[in-house]
Amino acid sequence: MPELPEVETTRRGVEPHLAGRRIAALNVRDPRLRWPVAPDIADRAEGQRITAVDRRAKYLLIRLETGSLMLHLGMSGSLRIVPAETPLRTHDHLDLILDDGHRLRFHDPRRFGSLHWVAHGTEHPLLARLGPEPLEEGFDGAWLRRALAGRRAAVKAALMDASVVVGVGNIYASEALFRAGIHPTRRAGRISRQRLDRLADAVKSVLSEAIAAGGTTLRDFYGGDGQPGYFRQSLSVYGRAGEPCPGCGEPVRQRVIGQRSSYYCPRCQR
DNA sequence: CTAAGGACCTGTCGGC
DNA sequence: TGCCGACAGGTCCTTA
Repeated sequence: MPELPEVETTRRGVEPHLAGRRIAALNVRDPRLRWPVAPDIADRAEGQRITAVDRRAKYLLIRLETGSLMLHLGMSGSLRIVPAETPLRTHDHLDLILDDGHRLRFHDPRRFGSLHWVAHGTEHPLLARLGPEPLEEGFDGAWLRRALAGRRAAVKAALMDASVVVGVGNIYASEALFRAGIHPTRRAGRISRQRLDRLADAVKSVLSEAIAAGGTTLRDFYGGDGQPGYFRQSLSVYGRAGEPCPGCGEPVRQRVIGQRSSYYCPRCQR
Protein backbone atom coordinates (compact mmCIF):
# COMPACT_ATOMS: atom_id res chain seq x y z
CA MET A 1 0.00 0.00 0.00
CA PRO A 2 2.56 2.55 0.83
CA GLU A 3 3.70 5.16 -1.54
CA LEU A 4 5.15 8.28 0.00
CA PRO A 5 1.73 9.90 0.60
CA GLU A 6 0.61 6.93 2.63
CA VAL A 7 3.81 6.75 4.60
CA GLU A 8 3.47 10.44 5.41
CA THR A 9 -0.21 10.01 6.23
CA THR A 10 0.71 7.13 8.51
CA ARG A 11 3.39 9.24 10.17
CA ARG A 12 0.93 12.02 10.84
CA GLY A 13 -1.59 9.53 12.12
CA VAL A 14 0.65 7.78 14.62
CA GLU A 15 2.88 10.58 15.83
CA PRO A 16 0.32 12.17 18.20
CA HIS A 17 -0.16 8.81 19.88
CA LEU A 18 3.55 8.11 20.21
CA ALA A 19 5.31 11.40 20.95
CA GLY A 20 5.90 11.82 24.67
CA ARG A 21 5.08 8.21 25.52
CA ARG A 22 7.57 5.76 26.98
CA ILE A 23 8.19 2.35 25.41
CA ALA A 24 7.15 -0.38 27.85
CA ALA A 25 8.22 -3.19 25.53
CA LEU A 26 8.92 -4.08 21.94
CA ASN A 27 7.49 -7.45 20.93
CA VAL A 28 9.06 -8.94 17.85
CA ARG A 29 6.71 -11.76 17.01
CA ASP A 30 8.29 -12.60 13.67
CA PRO A 31 11.76 -11.24 12.92
CA ARG A 32 11.78 -12.56 9.35
CA LEU A 33 11.27 -9.27 7.54
CA ARG A 34 13.20 -7.99 4.53
CA TRP A 35 16.22 -8.12 6.82
CA PRO A 36 16.11 -10.15 9.99
CA VAL A 37 15.19 -7.91 12.91
CA ALA A 38 18.20 -7.68 15.24
CA PRO A 39 17.63 -9.78 18.37
CA ASP A 40 18.81 -6.99 20.67
CA ILE A 41 16.54 -4.28 19.27
CA ALA A 42 13.95 -4.66 22.04
CA ASP A 43 16.62 -4.20 24.70
CA ARG A 44 17.82 -1.04 23.01
CA ALA A 45 14.37 0.50 22.77
CA GLU A 46 12.63 -0.53 25.95
CA GLY A 47 12.23 2.09 28.66
CA GLN A 48 12.95 5.00 26.37
CA ARG A 49 10.83 8.06 25.78
CA ILE A 50 9.61 8.72 22.23
CA THR A 51 10.42 12.28 21.24
CA ALA A 52 9.09 12.44 17.66
CA VAL A 53 8.22 10.46 14.55
CA ASP A 54 10.03 11.62 11.42
CA ARG A 55 10.19 10.39 7.87
CA ARG A 56 13.06 10.12 5.40
CA ALA A 57 12.04 8.77 2.00
CA LYS A 58 9.64 5.95 2.91
CA TYR A 59 11.37 5.17 6.18
CA LEU A 60 9.64 6.14 9.41
CA LEU A 61 12.04 7.20 12.15
CA ILE A 62 10.74 6.80 15.67
CA ARG A 63 13.05 9.04 17.66
CA LEU A 64 14.10 7.83 21.09
CA GLU A 65 16.56 9.19 23.63
CA THR A 66 19.63 7.24 22.43
CA GLY A 67 18.71 6.52 18.83
CA SER A 68 15.88 5.77 16.42
CA LEU A 69 13.76 2.86 15.35
CA MET A 70 13.80 2.90 11.56
CA LEU A 71 10.74 1.22 10.05
CA HIS A 72 9.89 0.56 6.41
CA LEU A 73 6.44 -0.60 5.35
CA GLY A 74 7.67 -2.36 2.22
CA MET A 75 4.99 -3.28 -0.27
CA SER A 76 2.22 -4.46 2.04
CA GLY A 77 3.00 -3.07 5.50
CA SER A 78 0.71 -0.97 7.65
CA LEU A 79 0.58 0.45 11.17
CA ARG A 80 -2.28 0.81 13.60
CA ILE A 81 -2.58 2.09 17.13
CA VAL A 82 -4.60 -0.50 19.03
CA PRO A 83 -5.78 -0.98 22.61
CA ALA A 84 -3.98 -3.57 24.71
CA GLU A 85 -6.38 -6.47 24.30
CA THR A 86 -6.82 -6.26 20.54
CA PRO A 87 -6.67 -9.78 19.07
CA LEU A 88 -3.82 -10.51 16.71
CA ARG A 89 -4.37 -11.09 13.05
CA THR A 90 -2.04 -13.17 10.96
CA HIS A 91 0.99 -11.17 9.84
CA ASP A 92 0.93 -8.86 12.87
CA HIS A 93 4.70 -9.14 13.24
CA LEU A 94 5.59 -6.36 15.68
CA ASP A 95 4.07 -4.55 18.65
CA LEU A 96 5.56 -1.44 20.19
CA ILE A 97 3.91 -1.39 23.60
CA LEU A 98 3.44 2.06 25.09
CA ASP A 99 3.24 3.09 28.73
CA ASP A 100 -0.42 4.08 28.28
CA GLY A 101 -1.32 0.52 27.33
CA HIS A 102 -1.79 1.14 23.64
CA ARG A 103 0.28 -0.61 21.04
CA LEU A 104 1.71 0.40 17.72
CA ARG A 105 1.07 -2.73 15.69
CA PHE A 106 2.92 -3.54 12.47
CA HIS A 107 1.12 -5.76 9.97
CA ASP A 108 2.87 -6.95 6.81
CA PRO A 109 1.73 -10.01 4.82
CA ARG A 110 4.58 -9.98 2.33
CA ARG A 111 7.28 -9.20 4.89
CA PHE A 112 9.11 -6.76 2.60
CA GLY A 113 9.10 -4.26 5.44
CA SER A 114 11.98 -3.81 7.86
CA LEU A 115 12.96 -2.59 11.31
CA HIS A 116 16.42 -1.32 12.20
CA TRP A 117 18.06 0.40 15.13
CA VAL A 118 20.01 3.57 14.36
CA ALA A 119 22.13 4.94 17.19
CA HIS A 120 22.30 8.70 17.68
CA GLY A 121 25.12 10.31 15.76
CA THR A 122 25.28 7.53 13.17
CA GLU A 123 23.78 7.36 9.71
CA HIS A 124 22.26 4.12 8.57
CA PRO A 125 23.76 2.84 5.30
CA LEU A 126 20.26 2.51 3.81
CA LEU A 127 19.85 6.27 4.14
CA ALA A 128 23.34 7.24 3.00
CA ARG A 129 22.83 7.52 -0.74
CA LEU A 130 19.32 8.84 -0.99
CA GLY A 131 18.42 11.74 -3.24
CA PRO A 132 16.41 14.79 -2.15
CA GLU A 133 12.93 14.75 -0.68
CA PRO A 134 10.49 15.66 -3.46
CA LEU A 135 8.62 18.18 -1.29
CA GLU A 136 11.64 19.95 0.13
CA GLU A 137 14.26 22.41 -1.00
CA GLY A 138 16.75 20.92 -3.40
CA PHE A 139 14.34 19.12 -5.69
CA ASP A 140 13.52 21.00 -8.87
CA GLY A 141 14.18 21.02 -12.61
CA ALA A 142 17.78 22.06 -12.10
CA TRP A 143 18.39 19.10 -9.83
CA LEU A 144 16.73 16.73 -12.31
CA ARG A 145 18.91 18.01 -15.11
CA ARG A 146 22.02 17.20 -13.11
CA ALA A 147 20.73 13.88 -11.80
CA LEU A 148 19.51 12.64 -15.18
CA ALA A 149 22.32 13.98 -17.37
CA GLY A 150 23.71 11.26 -19.59
CA ARG A 151 21.18 8.68 -18.46
CA ARG A 152 19.87 6.46 -21.20
CA ALA A 153 17.27 4.62 -19.12
CA ALA A 154 13.57 5.34 -19.50
CA VAL A 155 12.60 8.43 -17.54
CA LYS A 156 10.00 6.47 -15.60
CA ALA A 157 12.64 4.06 -14.31
CA ALA A 158 14.98 6.96 -13.51
CA LEU A 159 12.25 8.80 -11.61
CA MET A 160 11.82 5.76 -9.38
CA ASP A 161 15.56 5.63 -8.63
CA ALA A 162 15.97 6.80 -5.04
CA SER A 163 19.29 8.46 -5.79
CA VAL A 164 17.45 10.83 -8.17
CA VAL A 165 14.55 11.63 -5.86
CA VAL A 166 13.05 9.61 -3.03
CA GLY A 167 9.47 8.58 -2.54
CA VAL A 168 8.23 8.37 -6.13
CA GLY A 169 6.78 4.89 -6.44
CA ASN A 170 5.14 3.09 -9.30
CA ILE A 171 1.78 4.83 -9.09
CA TYR A 172 3.00 8.39 -8.83
CA ALA A 173 5.74 7.97 -11.40
CA SER A 174 3.02 7.26 -13.96
CA GLU A 175 0.83 10.05 -12.62
CA ALA A 176 3.59 12.68 -12.58
CA LEU A 177 4.71 11.85 -16.12
CA PHE A 178 1.12 12.15 -17.28
CA ARG A 179 0.78 15.57 -15.68
CA ALA A 180 4.04 16.70 -17.23
CA GLY A 181 3.12 15.35 -20.67
CA ILE A 182 6.25 13.22 -20.86
CA HIS A 183 6.22 9.75 -22.38
CA PRO A 184 7.44 7.19 -19.81
CA THR A 185 9.90 5.50 -22.17
CA ARG A 186 11.64 8.74 -23.12
CA ARG A 187 15.34 8.55 -22.33
CA ALA A 188 15.95 10.39 -19.09
CA GLY A 189 18.98 12.33 -20.33
CA ARG A 190 17.19 13.64 -23.41
CA ILE A 191 14.53 15.81 -21.86
CA SER A 192 14.69 19.59 -22.12
CA ARG A 193 15.26 21.73 -19.08
CA GLN A 194 11.85 23.30 -19.49
CA ARG A 195 10.14 19.92 -19.45
CA LEU A 196 12.19 18.86 -16.44
CA ASP A 197 10.86 21.91 -14.63
CA ARG A 198 7.36 20.72 -15.46
CA LEU A 199 8.21 17.22 -14.29
CA ALA A 200 9.52 18.42 -10.94
CA ASP A 201 6.39 20.52 -10.49
CA ALA A 202 4.21 17.54 -11.42
CA VAL A 203 5.94 15.31 -8.86
CA LYS A 204 5.41 17.92 -6.17
CA SER A 205 1.77 18.57 -6.99
CA VAL A 206 0.70 14.96 -7.34
CA LEU A 207 2.37 13.94 -4.09
CA SER A 208 1.11 16.88 -2.06
CA GLU A 209 -2.44 16.44 -3.34
CA ALA A 210 -2.34 12.76 -2.41
CA ILE A 211 -1.04 13.59 1.05
CA ALA A 212 -3.82 16.13 1.51
CA ALA A 213 -6.42 13.55 0.44
CA GLY A 214 -4.88 10.89 2.69
CA GLY A 215 -5.10 13.19 5.65
CA THR A 216 -8.83 13.48 5.29
CA THR A 217 -9.46 9.74 5.16
CA LEU A 218 -7.40 9.02 8.24
CA ARG A 219 -9.88 9.78 10.97
CA ASP A 220 -9.11 7.63 13.93
CA PHE A 221 -6.13 5.47 14.47
CA TYR A 222 -7.77 3.93 17.51
CA GLY A 223 -10.29 1.28 16.64
CA GLY A 224 -10.51 1.95 12.95
CA ASP A 225 -8.58 -0.23 10.61
CA GLY A 226 -5.99 2.47 10.22
CA GLN A 227 -5.81 2.09 6.49
CA PRO A 228 -6.07 5.33 4.62
CA GLY A 229 -8.26 4.95 1.57
CA TYR A 230 -6.46 4.69 -1.67
CA PHE A 231 -7.51 7.57 -3.84
CA ARG A 232 -8.14 5.66 -6.99
CA GLN A 233 -10.70 8.13 -8.24
CA SER A 234 -8.10 10.89 -8.18
CA LEU A 235 -5.62 8.96 -10.34
CA SER A 236 -5.56 9.99 -13.98
CA VAL A 237 -3.93 7.00 -15.63
CA TYR A 238 -2.66 4.46 -13.09
CA GLY A 239 -4.70 1.26 -13.23
CA ARG A 240 -6.88 2.66 -16.01
CA ALA A 241 -5.74 0.77 -19.10
CA GLY A 242 -8.34 1.12 -21.83
CA GLU A 243 -10.22 3.92 -20.08
CA PRO A 244 -10.33 7.31 -21.80
CA CYS A 245 -7.50 9.73 -21.06
CA PRO A 246 -8.92 12.59 -18.98
CA GLY A 247 -7.13 15.03 -21.28
CA CYS A 248 -8.03 13.83 -24.77
CA GLY A 249 -10.20 10.73 -24.52
CA GLU A 250 -7.66 8.44 -26.14
CA PRO A 251 -7.57 5.03 -24.38
CA VAL A 252 -4.92 4.84 -21.67
CA ARG A 253 -2.21 2.33 -22.45
CA GLN A 254 -0.34 -0.04 -20.20
CA ARG A 255 3.10 -1.48 -20.75
CA VAL A 256 5.92 -2.83 -18.69
CA ILE A 257 8.91 -0.54 -18.21
CA GLY A 258 11.76 -1.70 -16.02
CA GLN A 259 9.68 -4.64 -14.82
CA ARG A 260 6.86 -2.47 -13.56
CA SER A 261 3.45 -1.80 -15.04
CA SER A 262 3.25 1.69 -16.45
CA TYR A 263 0.26 3.66 -17.66
CA TYR A 264 0.23 6.59 -20.04
CA CYS A 265 -1.64 8.43 -22.75
CA PRO A 266 0.07 7.90 -26.12
CA ARG A 267 -1.32 11.21 -27.37
CA CYS A 268 -0.77 13.60 -24.46
CA GLN A 269 2.63 12.21 -23.50
CA ARG A 270 5.61 12.64 -25.79
C1' DC B 1 29.45 4.84 -13.27
C1' DT B 2 24.90 2.87 -15.51
C1' DA B 3 21.36 -0.60 -16.73
C1' DA B 4 19.00 -4.81 -16.34
C1' DG B 5 17.42 -8.75 -14.03
C1' DG B 6 16.70 -11.56 -9.92
C1' DA B 7 15.55 -11.89 -5.33
C1' DC B 8 12.77 -11.55 -1.19
C1' DC B 9 7.23 -13.05 0.35
C1' DT B 10 1.99 -13.78 0.55
C1' DG B 11 -2.52 -12.90 -1.22
C1' DT B 12 -5.79 -12.25 -4.86
C1' DC B 13 -7.75 -12.60 -9.21
C1' DG B 14 -8.89 -14.35 -13.79
C1' DG B 15 -8.98 -18.24 -16.82
C1' DC B 16 -9.65 -22.99 -17.71
C1' DT C 1 -15.15 -25.84 -6.99
C1' DG C 2 -10.16 -26.37 -7.72
C1' DC C 3 -5.79 -25.50 -9.64
C1' DC C 4 -2.28 -22.51 -11.88
C1' DG C 5 -0.10 -18.62 -13.52
C1' DA C 6 0.19 -13.68 -13.49
C1' DC C 7 0.40 -9.86 -10.86
C1' DA C 8 0.56 -6.45 -6.73
C1' DG C 9 1.82 0.00 -4.20
C1' DG C 10 9.48 -1.58 -2.74
C1' DT C 11 14.12 -1.71 -3.32
C1' DC C 12 18.47 -4.00 -2.56
C1' DC C 13 21.94 -6.84 -4.63
C1' DT C 14 24.42 -9.07 -8.31
C1' DT C 15 25.95 -9.19 -12.88
C1' DA C 16 27.27 -7.36 -17.28
